[in-house]
Amino acid sequence: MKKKRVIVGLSGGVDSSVAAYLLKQQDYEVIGLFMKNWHDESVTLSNDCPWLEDSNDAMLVAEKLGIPFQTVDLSAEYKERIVDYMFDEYAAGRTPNPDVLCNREIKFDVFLKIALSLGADYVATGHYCQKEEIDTAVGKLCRLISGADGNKDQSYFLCQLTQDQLAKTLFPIGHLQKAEVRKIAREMNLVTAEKKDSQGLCFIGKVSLPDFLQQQLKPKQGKIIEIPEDFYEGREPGQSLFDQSQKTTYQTGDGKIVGTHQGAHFFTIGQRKGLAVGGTPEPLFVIDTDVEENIVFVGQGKDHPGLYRKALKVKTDEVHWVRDDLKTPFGEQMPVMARIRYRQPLQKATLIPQTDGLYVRFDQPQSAITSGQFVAWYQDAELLGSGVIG
RNA sequence: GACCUGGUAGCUCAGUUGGUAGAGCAUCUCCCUUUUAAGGAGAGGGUCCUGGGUUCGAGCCCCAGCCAGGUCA
Repeated sequence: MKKKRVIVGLSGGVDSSVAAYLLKQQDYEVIGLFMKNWHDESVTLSNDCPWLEDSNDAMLVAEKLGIPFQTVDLSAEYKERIVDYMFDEYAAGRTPNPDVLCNREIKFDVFLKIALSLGADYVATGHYCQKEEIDTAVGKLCRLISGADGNKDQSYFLCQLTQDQLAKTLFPIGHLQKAEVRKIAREMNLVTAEKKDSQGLCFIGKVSLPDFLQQQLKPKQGKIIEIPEDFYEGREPGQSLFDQSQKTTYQTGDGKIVGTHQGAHFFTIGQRKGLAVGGTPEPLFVIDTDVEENIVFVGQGKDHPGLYRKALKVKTDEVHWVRDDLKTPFGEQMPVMARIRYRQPLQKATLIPQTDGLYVRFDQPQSAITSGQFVAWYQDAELLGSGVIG
């Protein structure tokens, strides 16, 4: 019987290296493919040229494993689908999540298609995430399961994948702990064994966001206004879902000017650092930004009421179900566990579909619910769906 | 015009009976983290408004001035 062909996205890190190794062990025909998606070092914080070293490491790993190795340059697609999206979102006063998009648009779309065109049966990555195939009433389906290592689980970043994408995907290390992955890498003498985990934007690396954004977004001085806690007295949100999911809107006169900033679009809700305003007993946190008026609204202390909301809404056309068969029917509610950012502990919540969108109501009010970020909902370890926070 | 209170790190302030200064916030660095944030740990930073005086020694006492806010007329 002919071996199944798998193309592994080798990033030059330990995780994908071990993923490739494990596939080889499992008797797949393995091909390593390195994606080069970014080569503008002017905006990265690290002094060296990361992708060159990474591609070299990826090649060495491929050599060691005795698998074919190739490099593809997807930087045009990356720029168009990820970088431009970032600028657009920030310009609109929202906070994008490029890495969720990178998976949906690059690794599991452009890259996947290239792999298929090379005759692959599957693509594989070094994500800490698991896939399970099950038979359902509507046929065979894939379940997207959290990585077994609770500390490294990356299912959140894959929350926008579709069944078609999952069907063609393998996650060889998802059942392992990080320590086990490193151990395997050491035992196999892979050059990436002791390499530090990558951080920062996928493919771009560690950047100073304001510096990065200033390539496109011009600095523009504006006011920082502190909203006092007593602003909310007599303004408690109503009990309706709509009210609970609405952002509070602020006006210039609702607080006092405490400083100036260099552009409201450089700030995000919940942000503390970078305001450069001192003199308060408690730290100031961004509670809202107004890019039209170029105002940053802040509140004092991590418990400031302006930071908290009980519910959020995802527009109907931005709701994504990985498990379409479990989609909450209109008129019903579904208890789930949800998170609104990577690594956030899962929170009890209820999905409530309405005509204008899918509402997610949390048992406990959540801090810094941020437009543009993704909410992902789970049942136990399975990620069922996700959507862009409106 | 008289009187009162205050002028101490970037900001807000604390500094005990006089022995050359501290806290929070901010900033920076590191850690954590394939998003943005958050979080954790460290670090740097002060002509104590100015000029005199008393004292072995003054941010703290005295005098004068400057500045800010306030009170009285």
